[in-house]
Amino acid sequence: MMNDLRDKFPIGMRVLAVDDDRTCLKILEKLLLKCQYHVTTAQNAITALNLLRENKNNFDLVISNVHMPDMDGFKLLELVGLEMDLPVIMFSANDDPKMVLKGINHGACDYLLKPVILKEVQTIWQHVIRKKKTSKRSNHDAANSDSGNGIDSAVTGSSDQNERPSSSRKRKEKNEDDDEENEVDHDNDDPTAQKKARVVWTPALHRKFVAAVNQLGIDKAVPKKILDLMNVEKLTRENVASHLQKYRLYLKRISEGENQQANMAALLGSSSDTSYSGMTSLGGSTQFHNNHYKSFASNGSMSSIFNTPTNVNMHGFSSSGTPLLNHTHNNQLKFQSAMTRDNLNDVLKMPISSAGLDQLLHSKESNPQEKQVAEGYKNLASQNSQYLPSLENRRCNDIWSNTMQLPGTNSYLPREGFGHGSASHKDNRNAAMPHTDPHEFCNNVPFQGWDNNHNNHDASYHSSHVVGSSIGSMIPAVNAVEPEENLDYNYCGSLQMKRDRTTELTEGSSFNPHQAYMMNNQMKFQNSGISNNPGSLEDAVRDMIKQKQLYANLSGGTM
DNA sequence: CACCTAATAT
DNA sequence: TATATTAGGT
Repeated sequence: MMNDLRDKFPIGMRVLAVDDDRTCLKILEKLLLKCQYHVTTAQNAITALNLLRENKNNFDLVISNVHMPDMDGFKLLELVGLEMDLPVIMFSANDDPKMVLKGINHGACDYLLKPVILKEVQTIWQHVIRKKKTSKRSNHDAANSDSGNGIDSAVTGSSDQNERPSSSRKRKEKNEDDDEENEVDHDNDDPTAQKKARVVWTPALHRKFVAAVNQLGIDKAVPKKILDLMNVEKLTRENVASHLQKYRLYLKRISEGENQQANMAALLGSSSDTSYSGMTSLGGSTQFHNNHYKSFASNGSMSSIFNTPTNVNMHGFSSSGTPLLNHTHNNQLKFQSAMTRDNLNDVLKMPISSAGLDQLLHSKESNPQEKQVAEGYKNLASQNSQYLPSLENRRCNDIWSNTMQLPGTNSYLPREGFGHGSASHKDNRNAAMPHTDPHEFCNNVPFQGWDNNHNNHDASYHSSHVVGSSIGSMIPAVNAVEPEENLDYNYCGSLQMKRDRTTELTEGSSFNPHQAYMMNNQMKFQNSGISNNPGSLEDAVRDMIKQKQLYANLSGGTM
């Protein structure tokens, strides 16, 4: 049967249409059916995601509306891009070029405006072919095998950056024509004048980067290794170094200064923020008391304390036992040459990093209070697992991937195991830790987040960054990319791919860079203000989450 | 060398 | 602005 379908290709192409608007969905479905595609519809993104996750090979193409109550179409797009390598077409009445661009930057292969007409859907199958072509180079081993091409390269460049896969796929190679020749500039022009394309760190690329960093462990993440893990063609060590530099800066920023109160303040919105300006970077001072928590909790705004998992993985590692992770992918880089520009701005909102309390818990003896708080978060997290990234799943894949990866094993990784990465900081073994298992939260942090100066007043941001207190830094933060702030995260959590582990691979490293970073670097917070009692926080957060959930259900379900 | 950080250039 | 490049140090 598969063959039959294949033969008549466009016919029978399995399309998943997602739109919360029944009418639109109906119309779209009709058109799709007219084209003889095999259509499946979903009225909300979550349902769609679940359908997709159930069997990654059940669909050939996804058409998703952009604005949906439960999850933004871009988010869905992003998730789909990471978890399965399916072409996604955005579908919206909004013809704002920015939106279109955003779609493209998030990986959409097309953007259809409503109302759609038959002619448009008649040719969408081309995207399936195209995707296959780029992301696949031969091989088609049944199941997955998605090459996770989260990163489509798009070399937007003057004279096309080439893109011929011919010969080696070395990554660097650019330039080098120089022969010797005298020096002295004259650099310019030589026939093959290709300006050195600049790498555009798209969200997808950044994700990859972060995944690599996570796998290595922040302390072992050096340009060269990262580069190897990423395995993106044409990316150079320098590119990575530069990006890493920036990334570290970002981590530092959030882990040290700013975090704490700043975050709190942000979360609190108006309330007292004054306090935070004074905090000193390191532990010492910071104080933040429970009431803070309470207060902001009450206002319900901290949706993202636990960030969202979103990203997660890209393709499998050792597919065939090779130790090295990825290979595959068609990663090509996207270079900037002209048009791209502001898009990044909004797209790259966040660093995808993961944060785990585990580290804290496991690592040396951090001060008890911190642990307590951390635990509180953990508990909270587990209690509300539906909204949070499921801890178990995302556990350290990296670890497994590197070492051996046995699926089922997670139960407890040897603490040492952790060490694998960052946690190398000795210790752990003292067991001081409550041995909760090493779950962790994975979150995304704004990529572009790195700049955000604390001033994002922007609603969607607030929550980003870490949540307060010295340990705050360990709490993942998230934030949305979209302006309208949806509750995506929560969803992400719920959707979480549980079923197949392939999905979780990468990203979920067990330790998040942040902490690791800070731990390594300096911090050891001795801080104290935290008076324990994470409980209150917990409650507050729980409430908040409930609210969100409620809202989500309402809007999602009813509509 | 590979790396880091900071400064500076594009 | 984001990324690249360079400088100077480990």
